[in-house]
Amino acid sequence: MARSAGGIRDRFRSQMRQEVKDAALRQLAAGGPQALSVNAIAKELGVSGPALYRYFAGRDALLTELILDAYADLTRALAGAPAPGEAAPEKSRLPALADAYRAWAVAQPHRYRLLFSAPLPGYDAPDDRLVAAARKVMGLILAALDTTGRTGDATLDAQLGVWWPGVEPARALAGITGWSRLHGIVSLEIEGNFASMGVDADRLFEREVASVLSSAP
Amino acid sequence: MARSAGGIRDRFRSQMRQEVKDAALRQLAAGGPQALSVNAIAKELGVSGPALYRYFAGRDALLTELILDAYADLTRALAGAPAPGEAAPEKSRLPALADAYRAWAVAQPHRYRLLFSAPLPGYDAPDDRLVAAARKVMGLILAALDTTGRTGDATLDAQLGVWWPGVEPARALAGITGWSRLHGIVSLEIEGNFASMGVDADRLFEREVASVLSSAP
DNA sequence: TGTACATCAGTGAACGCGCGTTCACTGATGTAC
DNA sequence: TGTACATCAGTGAACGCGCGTTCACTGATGTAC
Repeated sequence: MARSAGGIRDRFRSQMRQEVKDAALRQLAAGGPQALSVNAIAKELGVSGPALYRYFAGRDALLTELILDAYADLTRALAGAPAPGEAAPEKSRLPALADAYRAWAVAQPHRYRLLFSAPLPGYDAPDDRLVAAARKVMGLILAALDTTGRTGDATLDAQLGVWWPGVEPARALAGITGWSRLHGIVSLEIEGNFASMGVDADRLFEREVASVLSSAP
Repeated sequence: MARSAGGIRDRFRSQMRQEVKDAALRQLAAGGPQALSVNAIAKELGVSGPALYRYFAGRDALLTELILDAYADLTRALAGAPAPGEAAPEKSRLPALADAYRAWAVAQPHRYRLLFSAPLPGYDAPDDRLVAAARKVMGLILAALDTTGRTGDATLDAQLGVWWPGVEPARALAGITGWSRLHGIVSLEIEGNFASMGVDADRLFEREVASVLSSAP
């Protein structure tokens, strides 16, 4: 009854939960997305398999938390992108954001895939929290744009308005388009497509970011 | 010794091989990429597991063939994109190609993922044939562009020249950029990102294709 | 046309492995009196 | 300060399942003489 959230046992619990997640991420990084195995994590932590059920309801619950953590981490990385405290001029915020986005993805491609690649078989994202987390990321992209007005397509305006009420439709569209281009080039990069063509991804990325800037009038 | 390639047994063999691949694709479509199981395919074909080893060296060999088939099929779809026999004006070839690319991906997302998403764990693409197949697809994109000249970046020009000797660097870059944007929007679409935002993917795609056209001077 | 033989598709058992999850249980440890 | 108790982390065995792959073997079938 007297469950103080900062009690010794609670402290231990949350530390152990974190260790489980760390081990899970290590395995994801090493072995691809279906390498996430409850038993393997337990073995890595020097503990029997069933022990993990003290901390997570099951494999899916663990996976969901990893995804939510990844969203939160990406959000943090993007939010900190324009040097904090420094009032950067509008036009320079997008490149910083794009660089942060790419850097995050390249540094930990397994987490990027967790967010934006096909969900694992047997795993049905059950959660509104995931949608909310994704919207948060999108919000940061929108905030870095200064496009205004309508898109010229009334139906599209309406659809965008439902999802982002209060945001000018042209800005929402620019956000989607910018995200799509970032995702295109970043996802090709992390799967090694540019490397196998012998082309420097830095150069391609820089140019594509410029295109996002210039195509948003 | 008298192995006529069109013998009865050979005919049977290649038909059976095709049935195995069809079943494999059906399972990929239904259950995600790691749902590809030798035993499950055999069961679907009403045959014992080891029987399939008559037709494929193992799981990896089957997977490699599926990927090569997918490349060939995509290549065919793209090559047939501008109404065949009809001499379309240059500027109209890219939209037709883009539509064909998207249509192929949307119709069979599991095959699209097979080509452009992370390789399955434990599967190391062992094959120059894959690289050659990818290059062929890229070649079709390049052929639909009319950009000429250099990129303004000598290093980049050199890198592009190694991979596509004889192709003007600016065209190669436009090809990569165009592919990247197509992939960005198509891959977000097939993972359901636009649907979950309540936005019509058709409209977004149309605008993005226009951007590819206009940003290639 | 008939017979002998080589080819080869397919079987069933087995190997060793890993998976997620449940269950009844032990033993340590924090907590309340 | 000391004792009794409730909490809870962790164990080990088990369940049922599926995986890719090997092996020795059967039986049908095409082929050569």
